[in-house]
Amino acid sequence: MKVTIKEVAMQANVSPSTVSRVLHDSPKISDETKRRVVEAMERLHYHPSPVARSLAGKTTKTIGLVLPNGPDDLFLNTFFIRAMRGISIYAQEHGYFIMYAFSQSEDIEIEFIKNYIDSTWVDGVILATTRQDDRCIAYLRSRGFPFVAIGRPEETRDTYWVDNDNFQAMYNVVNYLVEQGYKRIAFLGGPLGYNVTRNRLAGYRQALVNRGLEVDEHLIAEGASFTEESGYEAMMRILAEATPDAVSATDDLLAFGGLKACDEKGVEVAAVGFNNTVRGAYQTPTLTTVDINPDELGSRACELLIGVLEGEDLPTNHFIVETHLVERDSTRSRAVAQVDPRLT
Amino acid sequence: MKVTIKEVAMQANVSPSTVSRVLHDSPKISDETKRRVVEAMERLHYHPSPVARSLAGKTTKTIGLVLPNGPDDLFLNTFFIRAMRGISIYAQEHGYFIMYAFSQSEDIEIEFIKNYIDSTWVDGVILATTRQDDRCIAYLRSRGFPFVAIGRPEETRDTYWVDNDNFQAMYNVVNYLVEQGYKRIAFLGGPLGYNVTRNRLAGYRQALVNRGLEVDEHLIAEGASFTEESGYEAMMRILAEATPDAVSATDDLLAFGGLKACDEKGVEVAAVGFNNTVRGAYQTPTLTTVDINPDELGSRACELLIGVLEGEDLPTNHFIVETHLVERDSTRSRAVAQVDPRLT
DNA sequence: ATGAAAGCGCTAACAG
DNA sequence: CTGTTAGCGCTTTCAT
Repeated sequence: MKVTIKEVAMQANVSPSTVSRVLHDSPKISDETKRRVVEAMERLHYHPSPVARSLAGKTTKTIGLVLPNGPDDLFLNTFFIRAMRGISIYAQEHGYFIMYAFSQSEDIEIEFIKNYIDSTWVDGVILATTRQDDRCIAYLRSRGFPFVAIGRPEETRDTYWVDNDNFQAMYNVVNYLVEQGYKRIAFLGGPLGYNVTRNRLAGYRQALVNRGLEVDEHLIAEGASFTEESGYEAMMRILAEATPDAVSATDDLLAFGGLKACDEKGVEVAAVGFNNTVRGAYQTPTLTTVDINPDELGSRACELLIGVLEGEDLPTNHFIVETHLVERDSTRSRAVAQVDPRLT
Repeated sequence: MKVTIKEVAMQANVSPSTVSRVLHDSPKISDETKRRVVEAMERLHYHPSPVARSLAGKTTKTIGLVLPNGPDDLFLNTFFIRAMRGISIYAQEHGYFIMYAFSQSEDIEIEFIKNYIDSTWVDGVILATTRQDDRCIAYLRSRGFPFVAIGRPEETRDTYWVDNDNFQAMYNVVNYLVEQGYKRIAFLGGPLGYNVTRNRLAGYRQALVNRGLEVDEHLIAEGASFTEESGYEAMMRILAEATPDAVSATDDLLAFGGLKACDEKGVEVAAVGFNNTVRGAYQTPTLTTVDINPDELGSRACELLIGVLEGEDLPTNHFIVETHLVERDSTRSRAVAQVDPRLT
């Protein structure tokens, strides 16, 4: 049924190893022979078996993708599917296959990884997210297995990762707001325990300073988590002491909560979020947001991993992916911040 | 490095074939021997190599998932990621791996499938969507390769597939609307060329009849595609001849367009869509919709395929997955159908 | 109930 | 430049 390397060899009147050499276009093969072999391969519709190749060659050319499995709202944003697409496209172009697995918990994730590694199915692993104190990363490190993380790990030494430049992204947001004429810009962050929050806060401060604006600590608040409720609470704390005319939030959800708080207090503010959630596009007003470019985060992660696997001399252990601002109504013409009544 | 079947065999003082038998727990193995072998496997942390097993055994225990790659709005709804999760979970539980690939066009999809098959990487394929006149299906059929389609294929003979009961889903929608007190219910469908549209229309008619309501053909319109614009146009045609008090659309997008048309004409209507898009949850008013249960569609597809691969005697060549109605404001208290100004 | 041996399809020294 | 020879780790007759 399946046509093998042997048959090609016979047809071309050479040995299997010669065919193998043609397959990898080894330099030392006469053009004439190569021609004959290629022709035979085509005539027979020959396709090398990756399975056999893997067994003999010690490398499977496939990558394992580990996905978290949170509550459904994890899927409200299109981050994962876009990242998966980015990974897939890059992998295809470079002859790699992708296996994926959703997990239920961090423990199970580690099981998958163990399984991936022990079964020798995959050459390397991509982690779709990075947690605080990430045990998957710790495990992969301990096994010395090639991997790359989407998101900046706490310890970046000897680790490959991709992420956005969070400092710069927030810097740009604040800059943009200042240009729109806003002067009292609040910062609504997630927990400061996260690098991402701290980096964005730093970007916020720097932008104000560079613009010659004062940094008012009363305009800065930390949310307990990346939720709408946290955004609401944090904004309420700000409003108790100050009156912003704009708010830069580190997540769309925080922005929604913040807008709600402002609405209740009758304070008009412009708002910018992060992550380009679908909801932000249909909320009233539509929310200006920072798109973190998940496709490229995915393809870069893949690029890095494949580079490692192919033993290339990588100039870097990480990639910084550009973000871009999606301008919408929440920062235009100082629209009144109306929130959906449903949320009240 | 990697511990193989041989070492286990030595440790247990048996031959490799015996170890292999224990692995598949063959009946004719003495308990004593089995015990020794299992013990040795554990002591050595033995993990069989799926690659070697595949080469020897002719089966890879992996499934190829083919995903379309439309414009970004394809990802507005969470259908694919949810289906992928369903597939992944089921596959894991049954010892299968999943490979996936996004394609750019139908041509390329076929290339992937060819690649999957010829390379003998996968035992079977799942198609994440079904098109009219689907060439992937035609190709897979022609090759006689095991596959299952998510969505009902035009020709169901000798084909495995999973889908919702579209007749029943729409039947239930209309029933629900009647119970809410609506009497002049419009049907806003996608192209009638699709089975899904025809089936839903049939469910619509039947429900009206069973409720003793008249079917007014003026209340039925076919959209040119599954877009907001089509919904708008189709609704305008209806409004030219009739005045509905509710609209049942075969997709959230059609519903959005229909609501916009009604709004312009000053006609108040209740509305129900399909597919539970994220946008529907935040639109004003929030949209009642039918959730088609993508997770189960995925896991059932996987179940069917694995059944086929394992040579089970399947009682059926398809599964019908239940839908459920997500009640929201658009069908409550006859709320005024306000559309986002952004859409005008 | 268990072992020996052949082979799955390909790669990789090692010869020439 | 090209052929020969061993495997890679496992399954699977065929014996015993």
